[in-house]
Amino acid sequence: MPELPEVESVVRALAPALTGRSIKSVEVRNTSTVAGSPGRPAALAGRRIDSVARRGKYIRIHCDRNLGLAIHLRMTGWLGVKTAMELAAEADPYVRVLFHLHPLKEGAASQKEALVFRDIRKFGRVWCGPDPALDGLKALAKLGPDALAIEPAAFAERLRARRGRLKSLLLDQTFLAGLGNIYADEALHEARVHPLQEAQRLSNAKALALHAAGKGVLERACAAGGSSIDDYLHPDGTPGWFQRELKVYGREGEPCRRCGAKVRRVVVGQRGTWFCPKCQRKG
DNA sequence: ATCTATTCCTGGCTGC
DNA sequence: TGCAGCCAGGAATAGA
Repeated sequence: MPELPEVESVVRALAPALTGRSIKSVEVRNTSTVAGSPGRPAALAGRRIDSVARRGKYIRIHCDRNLGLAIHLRMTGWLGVKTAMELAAEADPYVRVLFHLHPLKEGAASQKEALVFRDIRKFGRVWCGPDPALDGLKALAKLGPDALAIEPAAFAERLRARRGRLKSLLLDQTFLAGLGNIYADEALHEARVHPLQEAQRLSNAKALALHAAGKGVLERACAAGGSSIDDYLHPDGTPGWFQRELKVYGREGEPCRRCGAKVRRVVVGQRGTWFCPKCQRKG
């Protein structure tokens, strides 16, 4: 599942491949993947890609004339660039949207012909339109501070202002943008905080520890190219390797890598939640 | 404000 | 082997 580190990996790989390229046409193979009015994608034809960036788990592509894209990979979304030969050789039923690109040089076979949005479960979304409209999308406009950018004191202050269980709060993108199920569990484990801990009753020291743990986990995961657990792969098809570093996520019944106690799985807010009952206590 | 249930969707798993 | 039934899960949405 793409969370902040996975999306960051996608952006780092795509930025150099796409910047400066112009969109020739947009081929929508699954209409429900593209949000908003059906004519929107066509407006991107002829536009030059100026930058590729990340906001929380969203990918923002900016073009000239203040047009652009917002993309969310959700569960199984994948983005990559392919050559004309690669596209012709495979009949991939899961390709949902193709952004065909103008060639940089005529006749170069190695040149990427299209930006491909592939998505098995069709949960992913692509928005096209003017930048102000994209940034004004309810989900984007309400996004909380980025999990990698927020300062420790600001994080602790935000926590104090909220009620509810920490696990649910960490998954709330309006509270903090970028964390998902994997890294929320890993951050809580590293900070030795129980996922059901009431946010308001967390000590300032623990709040700062949670901030440091979250930032540390995210930075290490970014350096590892993210976690390839179910479907996630880099734009070039290679996997990330942070899944090998996971301490609790998906490890029900296995020994905690810190204390040896059996990792437990509970459901919090309809989300599978893994934690070590010995290391992580409510306080 | 916070919580829960529901919807979206499909591959992969379980159990018969 | 085949097949029905269930599950995961980010986020939007509705309702409590």
